[in-house]
Amino acid sequence: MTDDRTDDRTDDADPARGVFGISVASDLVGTGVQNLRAYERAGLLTPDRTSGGTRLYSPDDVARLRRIQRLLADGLNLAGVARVLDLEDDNTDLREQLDRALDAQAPTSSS
DNA sequence: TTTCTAACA
DNA sequence: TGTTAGTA
Repeated sequence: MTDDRTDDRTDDADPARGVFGISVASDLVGTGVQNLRAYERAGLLTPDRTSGGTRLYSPDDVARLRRIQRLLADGLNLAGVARVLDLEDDNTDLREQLDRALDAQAPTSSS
């Protein structure tokens, strides 16, 4: 029913391109807007910015914010969270390359 | 909406 | 140290 993607919907659902206001993002994660700014200041995430300087959080950023709160609740500080997020990000990229390399090496039964 | 400062746990 | 509150 809502599968009408043949309309004039040029922009596809890009999880990293969605735009949420800081108030919406803060509400989604269950925190205040000031906290989101503190996280950005700590380098935990970098939301996109509009021409007016308004922060635009994407669904991917919101998911990361939830991971941030998860790590904070685990006892980590902003510096520790930044470190974990950075490592996880690199790990995801490395795993993707590894999976691609393995698939290219053995697409079917190996020799 | 943004930024800053102040105070609290 | 991190969060909340109020303000311009």
